[in-house]
Amino acid sequence: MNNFAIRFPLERSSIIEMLQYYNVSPTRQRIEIAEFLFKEPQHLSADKILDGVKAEGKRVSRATVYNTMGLFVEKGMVREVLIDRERVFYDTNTDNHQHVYNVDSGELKDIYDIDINLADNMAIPDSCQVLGADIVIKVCSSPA
Amino acid sequence: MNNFAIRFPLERSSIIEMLQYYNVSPTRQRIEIAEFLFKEPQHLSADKILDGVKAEGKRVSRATVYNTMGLFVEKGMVREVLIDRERVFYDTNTDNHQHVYNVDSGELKDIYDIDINLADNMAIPDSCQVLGADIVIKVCSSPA
DNA sequence: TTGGGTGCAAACTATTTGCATTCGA
DNA sequence: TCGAATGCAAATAGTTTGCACCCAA
Repeated sequence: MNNFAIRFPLERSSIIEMLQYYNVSPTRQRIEIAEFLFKEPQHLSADKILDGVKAEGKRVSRATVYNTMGLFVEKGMVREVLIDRERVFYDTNTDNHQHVYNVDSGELKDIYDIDINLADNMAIPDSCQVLGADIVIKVCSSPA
Repeated sequence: MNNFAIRFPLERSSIIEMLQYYNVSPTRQRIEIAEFLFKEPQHLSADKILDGVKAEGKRVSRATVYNTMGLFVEKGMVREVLIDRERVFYDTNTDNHQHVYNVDSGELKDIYDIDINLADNMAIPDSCQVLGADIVIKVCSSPA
């Protein structure tokens, strides 16, 4: 899947390599946005990205954040995670993993080693290619 | 989970029973919306519901569709399925099942007998209760 | 110089809200 | 009757678009 190995935090030189790897021309704003994103594995909304980049004293517009994130998703640099209607996150971790969402705290955690077993494999005909599976396990804070 | 047994299509008398079962007072609009929804197992957007109910010659406002669907979701009568940012569906099938989404055709299919195996069960502490798991397998039409 | 990238503001889409009106137990 | 539900229109949130400007190859 993702074959550009990331070791967080990514510094500027690696960011530029990464952009080149994904065929994204490394403009100032794209580099600055990517620098902010790839400091650590994280789940961010477009708004948080805009705020974060600006908080670092960088100048970038809302439109550019949306354009850039759209581009990064398309190129496979980040993954889009849908939790509910008004909670769309960009996930800087593109490894094969899934998510646990705590509806009480709003916290989103990664989960690995999840294994799906399809008894009903009629559902996916041979004429189709599986692009991926998105799994969100919703939990609440009160014990079972 | 869902313990009101549905046999599609539901006629008016069963609709009213169902609403009562879920503690939803059966107003004219709610009955009409539910009648439209529970004709068959289906995945509908708010807009399609509004159009559909109106197409049957019933008078209902957009706000009421949103209010009603919000209520139906809260009460567990229907399930919300998120596919992408602008594709939110209401699913009249509340049985335990998951979805296959064809990105080329836009088609959404139910899938049963899916089995998740969590090797990494650290991810869900005992202090949490699992509310459910949403799985969307994305496929495209071109063969693998 | 020239085309891609950016910024701003306006447009747009889906959804929510405020409030007056109407419905229904 | 009287609170709950509804309808309309305006408001809002998140995102996209049109277009002029800018910058780097």
